[in-house]
Amino acid sequence: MSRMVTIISTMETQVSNGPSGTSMPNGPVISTNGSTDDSKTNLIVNYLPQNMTQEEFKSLFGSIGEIESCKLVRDKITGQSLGYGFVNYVDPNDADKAINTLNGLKLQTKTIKVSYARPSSASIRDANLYVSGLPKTMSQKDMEQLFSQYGRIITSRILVDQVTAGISRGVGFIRFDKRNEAEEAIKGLNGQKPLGAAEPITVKFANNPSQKTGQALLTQLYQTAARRYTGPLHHQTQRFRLDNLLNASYGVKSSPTVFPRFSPITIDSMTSLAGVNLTGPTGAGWCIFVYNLSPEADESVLWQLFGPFGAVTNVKVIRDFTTNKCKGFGFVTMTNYDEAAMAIASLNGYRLGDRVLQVSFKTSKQHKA
DNA sequence: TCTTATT
Repeated sequence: MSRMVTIISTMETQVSNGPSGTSMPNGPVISTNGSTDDSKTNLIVNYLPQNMTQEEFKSLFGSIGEIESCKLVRDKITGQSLGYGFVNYVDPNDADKAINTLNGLKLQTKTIKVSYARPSSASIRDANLYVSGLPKTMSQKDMEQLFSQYGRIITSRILVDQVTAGISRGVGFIRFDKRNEAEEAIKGLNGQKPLGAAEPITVKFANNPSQKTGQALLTQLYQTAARRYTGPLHHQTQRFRLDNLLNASYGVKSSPTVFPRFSPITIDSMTSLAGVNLTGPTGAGWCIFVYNLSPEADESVLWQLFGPFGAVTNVKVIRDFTTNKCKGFGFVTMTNYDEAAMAIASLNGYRLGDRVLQVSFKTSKQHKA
């Protein structure tokens, strides 16, 4: 777990958004004005994959415990996911568990962030700043130090070059807890030279994604369509980098020598040659059979393994009714055939701890024709 | 010189 925390903290500031008091008991608390205190049950989830649906979102967080309500936030006009959502659990312990097990989970190209939601209020909106002209040598920590004098920083990020992976592009974002803090930071820092810098920086409010111009919306829709057309295999090189995608903190390690890779075509021909019927994309999607899980395996392991390959709608670990231990297998449902095939090709033969997984499409038990 | 943090 410590490894994961390290990875996240280098990427982005972790702030305690959560309940500040420690004296409050668990369970719903009704305040004097009659409203429910959900500070210990309500979570905000950031950096969700663009194509994740409400259903997948609910399925992922529902695997932790009973959900009171949840919502994937979408653009009012385009219906596009804004990449974040809220989950309100019934039990505060489940909210805590969700943070501990799902924060830092890698899904496709994203690393999701799970944290307590701050109480909703107008004062925390539009508090995101766009900063440019930063010295290339300035680190995220340096930037935070510069801005922290104006208020509580919720997130910060310096954009880096995609190719050289790590070189600062001299632009970044700072999100303050309160809009007035952001305003003060603009007044104090826009046009100023950071200590030792040659050029002044520009500090302004970031573009608000939900207030895009018509032109920007068209561009976005076009890009979305283009991505869809290119298909999910476009980034397969990246997707195959399992060592990067799978979080070491889960004890998931690949062993290159026992890592057979089949093409989706091979899977097709193997299954058809064997006269086996796939269960097919009926209703929910493509069901995948995962064999040789450890008795301790839980749903989060399956999300962790399959999430990077694409849209996962459901995972299930089959447990013994009396011991509640995993019986050694489970199922994963994926929406898209290509992504499911890629996951199978990559994960079949994958070494999870000291076990080698067997992964295939679930077959229906029928007599051969 | 713009990623997606307030329902």
